[in-house]
Amino acid sequence: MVLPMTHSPQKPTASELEILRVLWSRGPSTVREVHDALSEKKSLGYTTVLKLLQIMTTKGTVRRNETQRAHVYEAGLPAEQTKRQLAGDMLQRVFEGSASQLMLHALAGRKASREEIEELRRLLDDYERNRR
Amino acid sequence: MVLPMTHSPQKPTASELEILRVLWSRGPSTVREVHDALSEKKSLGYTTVLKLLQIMTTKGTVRRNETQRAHVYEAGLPAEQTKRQLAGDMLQRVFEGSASQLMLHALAGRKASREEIEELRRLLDDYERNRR
DNA sequence: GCTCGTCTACGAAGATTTTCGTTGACACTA
DNA sequence: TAGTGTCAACGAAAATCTTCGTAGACGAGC
Repeated sequence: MVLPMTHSPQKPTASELEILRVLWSRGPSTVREVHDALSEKKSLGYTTVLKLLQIMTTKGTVRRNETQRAHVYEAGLPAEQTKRQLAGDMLQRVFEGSASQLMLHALAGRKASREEIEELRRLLDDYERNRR
Repeated sequence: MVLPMTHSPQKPTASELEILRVLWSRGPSTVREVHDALSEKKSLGYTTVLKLLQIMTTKGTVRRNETQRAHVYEAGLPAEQTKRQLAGDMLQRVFEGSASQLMLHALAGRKASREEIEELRRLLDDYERNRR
């Protein structure tokens, strides 16, 4: 049996991630909409965003709907999956798989609120409950 | 090339990180030693490692001691600091500063041992104790 | 002194990323 | 229908990253 050549989900670059974040929060969007959203934070040419989205389309990072004159783009993978991949990648590459090391450094030099600590505890409880 | 005015710690690239990890674990090392260590995992030319270390020297990522014929390199910043920077960067760029989101995704699709969960709990306790 | 192995320096090729200008298609409207 | 503004496609420049070949310096041993 020949398995389909799975496009192992490729890690988005820094710019691609910024675009993905817009698509994740806005949902399917035109170049214009993505560009306007990004422009609130930084100056960036319209065609730059267009080109990025075209490249991401060839990579399969985003999908394009061409039925309208202004093409509509959406993320190719659910946000959860890409985020998991990014976090897992760093976990391995920087922290040799140690989640506690990752967390230790993520929290260092930063004040997390009591609420956030509680949230983390709750997360651990859930995780442990579903683990077996 | 335009040098940044501030000496803000620059994020190491993927290859640079691999080298840093060797230097962190071995301590100050020659090109030969770094190359040998990396060769256990992947094939990589000697001069490639040399070049990387030279570039990292100009960036200030590593320091070089030239008193011996075989120069000795060491990481410019303590491992803790660079790791914190990397984790903090991802925390912001991907998870909008939410540590629980980061942890959720880091743990997803991966089995953490009971010991690791305990370690994480201990970490939270410590963090909270020192917080106020 | 000459040769051999190891080392650094230099440069450069190729890949990838980031950025935009230009061009021609398209559609709305005066 | 001519003018105006928006859009995708294309190409390309600049920056950065990754990789390595070649040349020359250096020191140990013959």
